[in-house]
Amino acid sequence: MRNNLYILKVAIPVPVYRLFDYLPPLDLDPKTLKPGIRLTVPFGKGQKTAFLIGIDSNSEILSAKLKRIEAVLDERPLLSDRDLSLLHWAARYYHHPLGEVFSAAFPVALRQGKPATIKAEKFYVLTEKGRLLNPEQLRRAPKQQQLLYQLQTQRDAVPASHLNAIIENWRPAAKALQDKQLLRLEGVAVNATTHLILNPQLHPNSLQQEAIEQVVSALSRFEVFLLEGVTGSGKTEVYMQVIRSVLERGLQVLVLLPEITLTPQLEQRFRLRFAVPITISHSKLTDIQRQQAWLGMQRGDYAIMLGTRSALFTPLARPGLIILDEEHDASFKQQEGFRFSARDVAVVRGKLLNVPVLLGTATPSLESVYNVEQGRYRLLHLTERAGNAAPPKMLLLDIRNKRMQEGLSEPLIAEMHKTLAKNEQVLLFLNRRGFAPTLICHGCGWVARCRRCEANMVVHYDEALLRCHHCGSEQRLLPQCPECETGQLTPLGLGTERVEKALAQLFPGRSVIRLDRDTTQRKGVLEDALERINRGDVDIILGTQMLAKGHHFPNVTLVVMLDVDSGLFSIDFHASEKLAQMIVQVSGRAGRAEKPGRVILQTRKPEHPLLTILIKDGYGRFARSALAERRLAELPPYSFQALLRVEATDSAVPLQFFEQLMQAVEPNRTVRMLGPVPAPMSRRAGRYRYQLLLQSATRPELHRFLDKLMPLIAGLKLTRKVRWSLDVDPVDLY
DNA sequence: AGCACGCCGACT
DNA sequence: GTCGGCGTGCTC
Repeated sequence: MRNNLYILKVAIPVPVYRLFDYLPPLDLDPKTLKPGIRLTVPFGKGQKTAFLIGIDSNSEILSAKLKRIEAVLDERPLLSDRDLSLLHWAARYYHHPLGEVFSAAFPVALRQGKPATIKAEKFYVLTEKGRLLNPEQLRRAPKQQQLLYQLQTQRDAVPASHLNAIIENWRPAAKALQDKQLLRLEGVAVNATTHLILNPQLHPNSLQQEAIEQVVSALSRFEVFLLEGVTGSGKTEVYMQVIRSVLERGLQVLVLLPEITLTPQLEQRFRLRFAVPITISHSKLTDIQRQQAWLGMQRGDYAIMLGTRSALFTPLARPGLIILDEEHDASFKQQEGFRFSARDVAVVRGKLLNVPVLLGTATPSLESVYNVEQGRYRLLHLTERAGNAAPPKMLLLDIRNKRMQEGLSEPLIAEMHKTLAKNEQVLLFLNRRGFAPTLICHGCGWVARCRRCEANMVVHYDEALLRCHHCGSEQRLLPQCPECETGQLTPLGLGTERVEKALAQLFPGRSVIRLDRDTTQRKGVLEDALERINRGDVDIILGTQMLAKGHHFPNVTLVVMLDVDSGLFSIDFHASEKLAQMIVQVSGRAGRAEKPGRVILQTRKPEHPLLTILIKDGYGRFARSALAERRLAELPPYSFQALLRVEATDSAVPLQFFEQLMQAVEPNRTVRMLGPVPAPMSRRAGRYRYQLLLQSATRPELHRFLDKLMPLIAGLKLTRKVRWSLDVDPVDLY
């Protein structure tokens, strides 16, 4: 130990809960090194990209062991002090190593130590000649005509990324226009503030107006708004008009969406509305594209970013607003590694940045409803559907003792015929892909099981194989039973593939399209399908939960949920909330136009309170009654949970691990320990899984307990032999 | 997480 | 006699 030294405290992306000490580089004044900058450090055998956390005058480490920083990668930190404290908070809250939390905040390219430089984007601008040319004169070159027309609507130079988003394969046309001296390249960014609005805003109804005004009046401070509005109530228009006010103040907007498939639609709408630089960030982009988007926001080149969960930490040069759309969606919770909730972290980030956070959804999470009740969030309720569209009518169809054909009851089939006869579309929802979830031998009762999981193999007839939906392992579909070798193998239960085949029989001459993970694997398939549906080339749409998100089907007037019951009896207390959200979200796909929509739910439990409350009184009442149940059962949000998951290939090891841990743990009256118990799926991909649920009446008590628990876990020998994870505020208890 | 060190079994 | 199995410990 020595004093009067500069010791750099550094976070490294390794699963270790402490910082590492290094000596500063010789050629730089250590005082100029600011927390948050990236460094290259020697670590073990190799080197790693690390993050400077602070500078201290002493070290616990013997000075002989201290190594020197290899390189300083950033002159100044890429994250603001507030964002740095957000990362510190998140590491503490989720009990995750700081280096890995930092790593998650940066795009891959910067994590790898690439320089934080921006490629100048190419901008296109019309020449004098180009601006004056009548697009009609290019009638024989439609692409060029379209490009010219688009550029004429813009007053400034337009970046290539904008053209990428609005015109397919525009580059040859741009080349042609350049050759004709109608267009030239420019290296300068547009001036984002000269004009903002390209296309006129819609006229908001009074509720939208009220919502817009409330958020706009809070634009210079932190407040959380829950914008609750059914499909078609015009949430997006509220977003856009609020965004306009943010842009007018010269500030930036971060918009988070649950899924990649939803970004192109919204991006299009934003680009048609706003004449400002917009960028996107999601996992389908290349590392370089994401780095450019991230740095572009950091420098303030872009005014709006649309992105998925991982975009949450994108630095903002001029933070103005955070929007999180479909806030109830479970994909905002990261399910591995650093298991953060983008919704909850967004709220904390808004608080630190002193900007409002706007959460939008038709089906608020119970946590958000609770936060409204507690006065923490302000509710903005859009109850009217814009354009006077009638809300869909929901109907429970009791299928007990009804004749069924492959999951379709006779009354349902009759309703479908009626709808189709009117030249309207039917949407069938079944959240199970494959042909059948079980294959059983009619002779001896043998069932096809996964060798590596505690689960049955799912029959996929199209590909003639059995597949495990939990680990992905596959087997050829056998002609006869491997056990008795005589029995006939019978598929049991219902999947989308089976229903698709039944529909072909029941509705000959009608075109059926199936949309699930199996049919939409290839790129562009989903987009093509959606286009065919909206053109009216499809009569019956059948699919899994990918149908529940975002897409509008204006000509669908009948929505059917084939099997509602499988969601009614789950051991996970979140299941009823998720089912209710699913029902409402799927219902929202119908009746968008003037034609009223209907929703039929097939059930054998028509008296189940979840269904009756939801259908009779709507989602709001359901949410309140579900919250009342949570309160009685002392479940979140009335208590606080963390889930410790442990898995190992050796079946005895997880329990031994827990045994040792429980011996080391000091008993604590304020934190209940439920378990350890086998996980609901007790074996997965060859690993035996156990879990311990921790629950407390207050968050500080839970966190104090976890603070003590983590070093105990790190200290156990058996920790090396297991895979373990801690999930704070788990949403999926599997 | 990687990676090296180290102490016991089946091979040229 | 060695190659390599993975149990254990460390990384500043």
